[in-house]
Amino acid sequence: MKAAKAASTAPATDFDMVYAWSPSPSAQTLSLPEQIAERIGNAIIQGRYEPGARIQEQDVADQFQVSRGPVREALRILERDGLVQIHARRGAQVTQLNVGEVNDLFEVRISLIGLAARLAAERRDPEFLAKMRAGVERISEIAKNGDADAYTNAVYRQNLLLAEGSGNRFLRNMVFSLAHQTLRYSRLGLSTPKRRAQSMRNWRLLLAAIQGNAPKAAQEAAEKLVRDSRDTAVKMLRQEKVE
Amino acid sequence: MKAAKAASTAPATDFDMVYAWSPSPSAQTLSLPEQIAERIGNAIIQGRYEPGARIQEQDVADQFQVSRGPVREALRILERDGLVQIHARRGAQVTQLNVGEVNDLFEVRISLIGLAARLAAERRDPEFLAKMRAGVERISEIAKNGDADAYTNAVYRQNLLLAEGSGNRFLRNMVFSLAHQTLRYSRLGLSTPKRRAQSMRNWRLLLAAIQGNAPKAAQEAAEKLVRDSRDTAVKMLRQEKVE
DNA sequence: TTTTGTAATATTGTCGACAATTAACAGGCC
DNA sequence: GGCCTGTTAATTGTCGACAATATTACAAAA
Repeated sequence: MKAAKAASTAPATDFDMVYAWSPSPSAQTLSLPEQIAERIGNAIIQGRYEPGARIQEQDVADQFQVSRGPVREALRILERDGLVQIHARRGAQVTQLNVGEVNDLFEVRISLIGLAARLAAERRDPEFLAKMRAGVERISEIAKNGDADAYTNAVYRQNLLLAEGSGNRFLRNMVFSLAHQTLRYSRLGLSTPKRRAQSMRNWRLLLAAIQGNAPKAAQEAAEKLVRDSRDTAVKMLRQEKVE
Repeated sequence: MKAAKAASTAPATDFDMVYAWSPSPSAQTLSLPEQIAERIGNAIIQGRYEPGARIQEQDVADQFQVSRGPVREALRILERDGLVQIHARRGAQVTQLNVGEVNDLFEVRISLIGLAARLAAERRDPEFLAKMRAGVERISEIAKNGDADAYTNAVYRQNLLLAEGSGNRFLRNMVFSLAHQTLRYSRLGLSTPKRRAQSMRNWRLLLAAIQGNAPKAAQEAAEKLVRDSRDTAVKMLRQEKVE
């Protein structure tokens, strides 16, 4: 990535970095493979790559004007985050999940977001509480006026915030990874205003539980939140026969 | 890994592969980087590498008689599993955790093993039930006659079995990864016969819950199992001032 | 003795080339 | 016509060399 311009094959719009990312401690200088992984990863979770699409090393290398070495490592990083699958001697492709797998992914996410909520409710870090309140405000606002994309985005970020608030680095990384992998499908589950209103109420409940110093209630609220999301997403996938 | 001999720097004993491994579906042909990662990973979780020890690419390359390319990828794989940490331009080192991080790791493990137990209890796959019974038998036997190492090993494998029994691929991989990362410390928590007896009783309880078709009870039993393990391990670490 | 600056060394990062493997395709055979 | 098989093209896998960077050793000064 010698020149910051790059972007030739990928869609022209360079609105990368919309999404937070990776186990990166914060804003430190990322290595070349990490930068590449970040760009491609963002493209994937934003849906600019189709599920199942092959990613060829040389293509990416040309695109970023580097050799295949760093690209190879970038693909390994993306594999770690579940965004691509690498088959030996067959290259990498954007992860493609069937309904059952999406369900499984959400199942784990439900459990871990519950844990994160409980831990966050136990810690009650002032800074976190403030961000949480602001986030729920934003979510409510968008639920009334915004569109599905904006809402999904806001909820996504609130999930990351909650994971941060747990104060558990490992949990944080796992929730981040799961959020990335399921973003595509969460979006599907928030496409109707009705669902967004329901989701918004859940977030308010969760916030109340955290503020009310009720870790157990917070856990349950967070679990319900994701469970509702899953139920809708899976139902829609089944109807669409996206098996 | 042209020659199966290798092993020069690493301790002579080549009792690798004692531990199950990786998201590998089963016994399929592993790629070269995967093979290397597996060998080094086994060495790490068996404690043949000290925490914090640096792993130099050229050393490993010489050891396996390959170039640094595959080694680099192997290290990325190990990073994914949390066994090594890679710092840009500073190379890889065996992950070293302080007490707080060990606690955090177990916290997540408690939650996920609980989920695995619940799912396994809901599925009740006949083959899984049989293996589970056999495993608990084995554990009981070793609790009476065996030593700490044998017991730790048996319990470790039972954890993997439980993860498999959940039928959830993503959960399985996460539990595997967590089991690898915490094996070192679990061993610490099972060093007294008293603790092993307690652990054994927990496993019996879990088995009973699964057989008794009580998912909720299974979840709680599994959580208690790992929680007890964590409590002892963390307590011992604190005493040792391994901060 | 401790600290600090500089040089030497060791190690990681990246590259381009070649080897090995897989996938695509054309031609022959049943 | 469909299926097998050998050839060709495309793609991944591995390697050794060089560049960039970090670590260490050492010496000089405080």
